[in-house]
Amino acid sequence: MSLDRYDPAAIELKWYRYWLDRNLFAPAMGSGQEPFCIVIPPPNVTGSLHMGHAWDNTVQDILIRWARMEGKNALWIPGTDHAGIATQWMVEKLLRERGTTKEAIGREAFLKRTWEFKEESHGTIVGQLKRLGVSTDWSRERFTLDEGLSRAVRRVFVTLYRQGLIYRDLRMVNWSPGLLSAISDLEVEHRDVDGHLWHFRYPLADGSGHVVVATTRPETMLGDTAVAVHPDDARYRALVGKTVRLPLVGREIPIVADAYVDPKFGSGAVKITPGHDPNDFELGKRHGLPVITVMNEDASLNDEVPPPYRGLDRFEARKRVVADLKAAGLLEKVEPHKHALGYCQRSGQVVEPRVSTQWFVRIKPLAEKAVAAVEDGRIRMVPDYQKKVFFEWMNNIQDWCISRQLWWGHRIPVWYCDACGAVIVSETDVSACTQCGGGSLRMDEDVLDTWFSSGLWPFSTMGWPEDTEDLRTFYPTAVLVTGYDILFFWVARMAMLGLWFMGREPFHEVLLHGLLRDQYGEKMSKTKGNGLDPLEMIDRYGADALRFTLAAGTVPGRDMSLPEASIEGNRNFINKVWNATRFVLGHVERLRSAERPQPVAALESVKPGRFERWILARLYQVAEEVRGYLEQRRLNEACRVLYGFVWHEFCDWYVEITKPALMGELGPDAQQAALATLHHVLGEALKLLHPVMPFVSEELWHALPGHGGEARADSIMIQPYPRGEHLAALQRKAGAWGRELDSTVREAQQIIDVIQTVRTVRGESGVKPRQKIDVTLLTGDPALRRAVESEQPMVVTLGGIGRLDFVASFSEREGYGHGVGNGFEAFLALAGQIDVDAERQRIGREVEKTEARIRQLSGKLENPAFRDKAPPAVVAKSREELSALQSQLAKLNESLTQLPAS
RNA sequence: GGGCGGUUAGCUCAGCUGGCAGAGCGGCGGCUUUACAAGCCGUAGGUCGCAGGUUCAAUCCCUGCACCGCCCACCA
Repeated sequence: MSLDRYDPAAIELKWYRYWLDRNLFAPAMGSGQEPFCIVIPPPNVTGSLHMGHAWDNTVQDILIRWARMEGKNALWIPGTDHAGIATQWMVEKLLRERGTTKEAIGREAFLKRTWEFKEESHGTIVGQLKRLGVSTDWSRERFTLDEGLSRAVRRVFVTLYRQGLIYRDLRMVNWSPGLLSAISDLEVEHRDVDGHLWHFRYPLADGSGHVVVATTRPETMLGDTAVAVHPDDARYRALVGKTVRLPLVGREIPIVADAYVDPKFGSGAVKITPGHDPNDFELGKRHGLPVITVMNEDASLNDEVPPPYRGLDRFEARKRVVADLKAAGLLEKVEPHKHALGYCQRSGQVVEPRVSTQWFVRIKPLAEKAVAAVEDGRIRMVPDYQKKVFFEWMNNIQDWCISRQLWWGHRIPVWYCDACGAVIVSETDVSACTQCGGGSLRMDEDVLDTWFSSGLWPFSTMGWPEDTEDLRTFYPTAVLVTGYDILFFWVARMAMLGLWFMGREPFHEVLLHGLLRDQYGEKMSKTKGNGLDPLEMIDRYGADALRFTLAAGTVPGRDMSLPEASIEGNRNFINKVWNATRFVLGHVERLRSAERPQPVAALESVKPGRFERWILARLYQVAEEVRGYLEQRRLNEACRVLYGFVWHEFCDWYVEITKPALMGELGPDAQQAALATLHHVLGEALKLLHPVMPFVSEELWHALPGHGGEARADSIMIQPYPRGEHLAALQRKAGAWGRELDSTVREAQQIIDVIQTVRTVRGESGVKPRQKIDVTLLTGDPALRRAVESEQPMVVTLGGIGRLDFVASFSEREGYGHGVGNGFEAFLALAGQIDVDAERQRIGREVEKTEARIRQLSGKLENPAFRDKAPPAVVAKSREELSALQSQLAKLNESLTQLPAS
């Protein structure tokens, strides 16, 4: 099998089908393996996925694929969310574009249309997830409006109702005039706006003067039912108990005293509108004031106001009221005033506080359990500091308004009997009144907040309230991965409802990531139009490149900037891996088809050389590092380590080093060892990379034949993830060569240092790359000398060296380029080619650096406190480094003095 | 008004329990080296926001300040 140029589009679909055909995403039920389950944060069926979803799902897929390779019983449950408000909003918009409304077509037709919309979005979303490569078990896919999940919703509602934790009440709620529905506190966005503070005169009813009130909302004065002052406010004490004549309306309303009023703010007298302000509503209750609602549901003024204002929008009415009061000489002054205003998250309209009958969850008892679970570590938060944010909210939690005046969602399972007034709360549909037997029942028109059903997701998806094998096996789930922006909306609700109904936390860990930003650090959003489309990026660079980029930017809790150039760069990395495989494959094929065919030997049956042992040692060090980082969820570090190892150690060094051996220049043993090692390390690296880049790793895994030259039968998905102990096992099989791994690694790095030193001097001296140069290596370290000597062919090739000599002393330095490394000096025979000035400058820079470091170190070492108090190892290390630097400095200075005068 | 996070190379960002400041991109110089120009070799560039403190030692821990961002919040 040979490989063409890397073309992601040509391989990705193929392997996704392969995984599906072999049912590799399904868990191994009954296997007894440790369960590891993730439930997907169900995307809204409002269209298509954005890059944030790609990020979230990439992280989950990495964790699931890794767990699977670690031998766990891995299950990732996919699904989607009906997203009540968001979806209804989209469909209503579509209807408007076609010149109709939901009211015109009716509830039934509207729901039918919305289901169609849902199907379409769902198809798009599933297609996108598959392109991304997610290994979800599609046979377990769920939707929040499924029959099973709807049963779970009803069970929860009825249970909480019977426990006295759900109640219906007439209260002041956040009303969205855009949605014509109540919304929860969380769905209100507060924004600071530049408004005004209007001061109006309210004439006293007895004609003895007036009271000045200050307000930011003049239009609500039409619903005023009192004026309030602070009981201790001397300015107004005499007025308490009197009445004012409400301008424009004519109503006579009392002046009351209440400690709520801040005497220092505004005029110290407040107009009270119990129908349109939560504080006024509370104050009104204390003083038995009437509540007058002066607005319709769409925030236009209703018939409770004088005729001229009826039907006006609230902002129109505001202008009108101000103008009219001014005309009447009752406007005392207007001040600019900055204050926070609540906006409906979905419709963007300013939220109107409104008195209405709604359903609420008394959430505190549930919250206490969730707080306890996080406090005692049953739920771990990554990053840890998010706990503080969580507690802050949970400890100040308010009752949750769960009814929505929408059509798309779970209908509230409550029926009202017109005959006897009974309120029937039932899990199953009710056709006759349970009280009076009458048949004229009305089901509650409202639906539940969409988060009510998604709050059940970790167990409703597993079949609750049935007692299922999935629940027994996979609840609690291992980890929940999502953005910190829905910590309260969703994570907190799941924690509360899961603990309440299942008696156990829904997940052991919450892994929170941040928001996506563009190359300028700006938040990616549709409205800004600066978002990258995941599908477009996949088309352009491949899913693997996108996934690697997202993973490499994943620091728990942190936002990520995602410039397109970074995806391109990582595509290049994949291309590198691709070409490394091509290289190895080329030699495998060449040797197999040679006169005496040689398949790739098993690693334990070859005699690995120094660099074989070095790269193997590094491979397994890296494997351990990567596993450690994955455990800590530091995906960025895992990716960085893999990238550096594969590119800069394996490709840049090891592959180059093997070339003479592969060509047979070093004998058959070396050839076998090099090929076996390349084969092995590449295969293991592909496994390490697989969770991050599943498609290309699978492709290359299959391209790389087994030891007998046979094609790979099994998916890389189910190979064991490399571990350090695999090296130990290898060493046992191979005999003793593993014992000197540490010194081998050190020597290998020294040899690399020699080559780099030679290259640096060559480069700085302007020696042409093709020109061989004679090098004399001066070293007093016999081990180093032996190592370099035994690797001479490779050193000579990679250093572009003609003759390589070793000496213990070297005095005739004129005409040589000079480089210093740790434990050696290299002299390049550059006679006539040395740019003396450049050389002097280069060495001068080295001298300065070395001297600076020496000053730093010797300062430290001269300090008795350091010698006494620092750990001995640190002191010894400093000593060692200092003496190495001192001898290096001496060498540099010597070569400086020997440079000919320019 | 409360709370949380950030400030590190030209840009975007890493940097685990304190012990030599890193990557990618970009810059500069040089390469048609038989896996790869989506490449190779070399290289420049940083008082780690400011001021104190703890420590033998601070980018890292503590305090204060300055900006930037986010979350929560019923002062009209």
